Amino acid sequence: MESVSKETLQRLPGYLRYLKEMNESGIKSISSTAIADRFGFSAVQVRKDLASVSAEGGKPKTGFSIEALIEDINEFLGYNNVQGAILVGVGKLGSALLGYKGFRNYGLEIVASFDAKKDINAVDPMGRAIYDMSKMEDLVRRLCINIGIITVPAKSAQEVCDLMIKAGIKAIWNFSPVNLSVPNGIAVKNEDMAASLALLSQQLADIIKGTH
Amino acid sequence: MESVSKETLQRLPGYLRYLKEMNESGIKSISSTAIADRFGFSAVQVRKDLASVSAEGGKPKTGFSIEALIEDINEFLGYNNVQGAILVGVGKLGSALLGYKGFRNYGLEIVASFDAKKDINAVDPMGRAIYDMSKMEDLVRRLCINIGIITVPAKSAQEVCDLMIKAGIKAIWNFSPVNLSVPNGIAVKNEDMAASLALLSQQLADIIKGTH
DNA sequence: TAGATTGTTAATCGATTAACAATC
DNA sequence: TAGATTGTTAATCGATTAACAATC
Repeated sequence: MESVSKETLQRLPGYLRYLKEMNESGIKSISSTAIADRFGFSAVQVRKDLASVSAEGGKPKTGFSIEALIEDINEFLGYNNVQGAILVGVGKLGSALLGYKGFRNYGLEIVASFDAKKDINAVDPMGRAIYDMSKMEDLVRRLCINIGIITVPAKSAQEVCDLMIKAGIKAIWNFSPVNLSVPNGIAVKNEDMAASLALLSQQLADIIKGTH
Repeated sequence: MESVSKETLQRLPGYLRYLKEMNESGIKSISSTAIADRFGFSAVQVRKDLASVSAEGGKPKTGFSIEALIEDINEFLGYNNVQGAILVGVGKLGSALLGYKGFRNYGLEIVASFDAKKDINAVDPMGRAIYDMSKMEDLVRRLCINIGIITVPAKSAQEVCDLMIKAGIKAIWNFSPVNLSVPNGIAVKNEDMAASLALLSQQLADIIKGTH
């Protein structure tokens, strides 16, 4: 139950989704082999991943209890205690994120959104007010928000990032196509579409090459 | 100039953005150390990454020609030949992607979009028609499209995925929170928000722990 | 019991980093 | 020349996989 590699950490949400599916279809237990087959991983890898989060472990011959695993992963990933976040930049992408109800299941709640456009009557997809940027610092401090989501155009992303850090934000989830500069002690996760696409394109090239 | 690790591949788009910035501010050359500092990487890593794409390499004392590197990375990542893609699911997220002009710079052009809602007059953010799903297979085959982008709700994602594969799509960029099942020979890149968030949350937890 | 499955230890693989000679 | 910087070889580090004893 100690620290876990980045790779393991990124595989856990996938397992969780799959286990929930299995749970809904009424199955009680599952083997590492079955999970591995579903994802194209090796069974040993799945066992190692699960070993780092599972309290009771698996049983020879039957495998892992699905319900127990779901609870263990939920707990490990912190999905049981919801964290507040703010979002800056209520364009199409920002609205899409604001309207996405699934974040609650991932332990995240976007509690307020901000935009530079000063439309006093603007509301987000949930019908809540969209605030002016000038209100951000105060709100972040009052509610002790740690997480900021950036969905502004590239040219204002660094500025928004700096404002967030000044307001006390400690973790930034950046959907803007820029490489943000941040001081030590601030976490950044760039949702880098270009990097994803590069990976996909290379896979595609390999596949096409293989068919000739 | 041969094959390159996944990690290197994902760092290249970041370098490219930074080099373009530097280029616009009129600088002619840059050292691996300067790039490394900007990203928090080691200089050796940057040199190794660049060695795998740079035709002329760097020069002792001066570093790398920014213009030459930009061209090399553009070429390596295939940004000079645009690939066509289709998108299925024109909700908020789909619209955001359709309206994003930056994909052209990444060698991607979304040539058509589809949606299950049969609004005959619907148009995408560029003013182009949104087609009914029934038109997808024919269009994909006629235009020899290899890349499909999925931005539908979770419950229809697998179905859309299957239709894409049936139509001849070879690479799927999935923004829906599901683990798609695909046969061998099909590339999938899941844009897994939950996995990203897990990484960010862990970084945040480390930071908060560190401050106590 | 026999067989499926787990968990762990050791081997392998791949990526990063350290060390350093070459060069402008 | 001296110093900054490159590119490469060897060492280190971390993650995956192979092998296998333990167990229900």
